[in-house]
Amino acid sequence: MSLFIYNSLTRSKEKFVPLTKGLVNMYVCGPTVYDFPHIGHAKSYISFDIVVRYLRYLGYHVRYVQNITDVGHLLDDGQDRMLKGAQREQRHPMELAEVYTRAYFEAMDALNVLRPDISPRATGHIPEQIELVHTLLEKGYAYVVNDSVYFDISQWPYYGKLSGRRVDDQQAGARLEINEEKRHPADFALWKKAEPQHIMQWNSPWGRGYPGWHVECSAMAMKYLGESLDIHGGGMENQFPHHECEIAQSEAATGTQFVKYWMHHNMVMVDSQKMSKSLGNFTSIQQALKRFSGAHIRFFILQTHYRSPVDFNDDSIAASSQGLQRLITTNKELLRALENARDETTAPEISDMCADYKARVENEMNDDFNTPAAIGQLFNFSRDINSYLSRDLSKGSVKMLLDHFTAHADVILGILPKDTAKAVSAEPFIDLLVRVRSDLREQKNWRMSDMLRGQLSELGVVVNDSKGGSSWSYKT
RNA sequence: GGCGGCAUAGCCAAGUGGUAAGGCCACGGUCUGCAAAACCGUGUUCACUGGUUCGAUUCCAGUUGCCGCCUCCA
Repeated sequence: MSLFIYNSLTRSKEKFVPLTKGLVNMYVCGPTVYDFPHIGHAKSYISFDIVVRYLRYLGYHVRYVQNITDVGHLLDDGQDRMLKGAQREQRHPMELAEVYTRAYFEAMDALNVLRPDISPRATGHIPEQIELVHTLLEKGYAYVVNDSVYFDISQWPYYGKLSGRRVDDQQAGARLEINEEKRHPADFALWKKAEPQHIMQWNSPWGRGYPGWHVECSAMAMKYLGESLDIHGGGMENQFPHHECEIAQSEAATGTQFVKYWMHHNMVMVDSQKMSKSLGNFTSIQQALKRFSGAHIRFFILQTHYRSPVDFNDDSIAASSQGLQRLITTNKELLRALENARDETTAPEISDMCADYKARVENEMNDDFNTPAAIGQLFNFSRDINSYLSRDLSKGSVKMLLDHFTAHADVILGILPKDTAKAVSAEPFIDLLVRVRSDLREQKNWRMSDMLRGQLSELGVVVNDSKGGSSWSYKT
C-alpha cells in the first residue's frame, strides 16, 4: 500500500510520487510574526508536522521550508500588520518580529512540532523577490504603474486553476476598496510603492517600496527548493487568493509546474464559533497551554482529520485527554515490564500482533494522513498490550511491543509527552515513597499506606496497585 | 451574486453499495484490604424528502441548517 495524498489542485486523492526518488521538497506558509500564535496556528503546523514525520518514517529525505513573514501584510482596515504591531508596542518592526518569532517557536516546541529545516525571513530575501518581479516584467506578465508593479492576470490564462474560480464571477471590492491603479481588479501587487511614513521600505528598480503580498513565498520556496516543489501546504483560507497568486507568478516566471501536491487544512472554531478578536474568543497557544499540556492539545487536534474543521472547547479537550492518558499508561507499563522481564526470546504471537498493527497504522496514515483512524488503531493496540501485560511476557516480547508502540505513538504521531525537567528531578523521590508504601502494605498498615496514597494524590501523583507491585503516574 | 466545505449514536470522531473503527461519559461484571488502573459486557443508528439498486448511512436530485473564501487572518 502506498501513500495517497489529497491534492487540492485536482480535488482527488493521488498516489504520492516525489519528483526525485527518495527526496521530498516541502514548503508551508509560515506565520506573520506581529502577535502571539493562536490555536489556528497549532492546527496548521501540527498537521504538516505529521506529514513531515510520516514521510521521514517512510524513509524519505525531507527538506522542509517554512517562512517567517516579517514584512507587512494588510489588515481589513487597510493597515499594515507589522506596522500596527510596532506602533502598539512602541517597538522597531524588527524587534517585534524577533519577539513573536521566538514566541512562535516556543509554542511549537511545546506542541512537539519539529522545527523546519529552513525558516527564511521575508526581509532577508528582498533581492530574491525583486529579481522575481523583474523576471515577470521582462516576460510581459507584469506592468508598472506609479512606481508599483502588478501581475497582469490577462496574460495568465490559468489563473483560478487551484481555487476553481472565474475572475469575472468575483465581486470586486467585496472587502477592500478597489484599487484604481490596476488594469483589472484581480491583478495583484508584486511590488508596492512606499509612502514616506511607511517604516519598512527598500530600494528597487521602481523606487522606494516594499514587496507585494505573495512574492515572498514564491521567491523563498524556489530559492531553497527549486522551481518545482513536491508539496506546498497551507490553510484553506489561503487557497484563494494567496496560493492562486503564488502559482501564477511562479509558473509565469519559470514556465514549469510550481507545485505537484497542494495540501490545505481546515479551520479551527472556538466553542462552535469562528475564532476572531471581535468575538472575544481569540485563543493564543500560550493561553491554551495554561489549561492543557502541549501533548493534550496536540492529541486533541490529531483526533480530527486535518481536512475537517475542529471545534476547540475545554470539555472536548478534557475528554480526549482522558483517552490520551490510557496510551501514556500503556507506554509506562511497558517500560516497567521491560525492567522486570527476563528471557530475550520473542513470542511468535507477539511478533504477529506487532506486524498486524504496524500494517493497520500505516494503512490509515497512507490514506491521506488519517490520524484519527490511526489513533483508533493505537487504542486497539493499547488494549491488546494491556491484556498481555497482565500475564508473564519475555523481555524480547516486551521490547518488541515497546518498539512498535513508540514507533506509532511517538515517532509518527508525537503524542507521548516528553519528560520534563521537573519530572526527572522528582521521580526518584516518588519512587522511594512508593517503595516505602509497598512495605507498609506488606505489613498491612493500611492507615499509613492510604495516607501516603492520599497525600501523593494531592501532590498530583496517582498510585496504582497491582499483583506485580505498585506503579505511579502524574495526574493529567 | 460566485467558489468551496460540513451535517454519523448523550458528547467527540473515523468510515463503507451489504447493514456503523476508536475515544469520553454512563451502567453492570472480573481483579483489589479498599481504591485506582486494567480487562470483559451493554450502542439499531448515520439532518430531512424523493430517486437509482436485490440492498444506501454510503451513489444521484432536491430541501434545511452551519461554516470558510471572493486581494490576502492558519
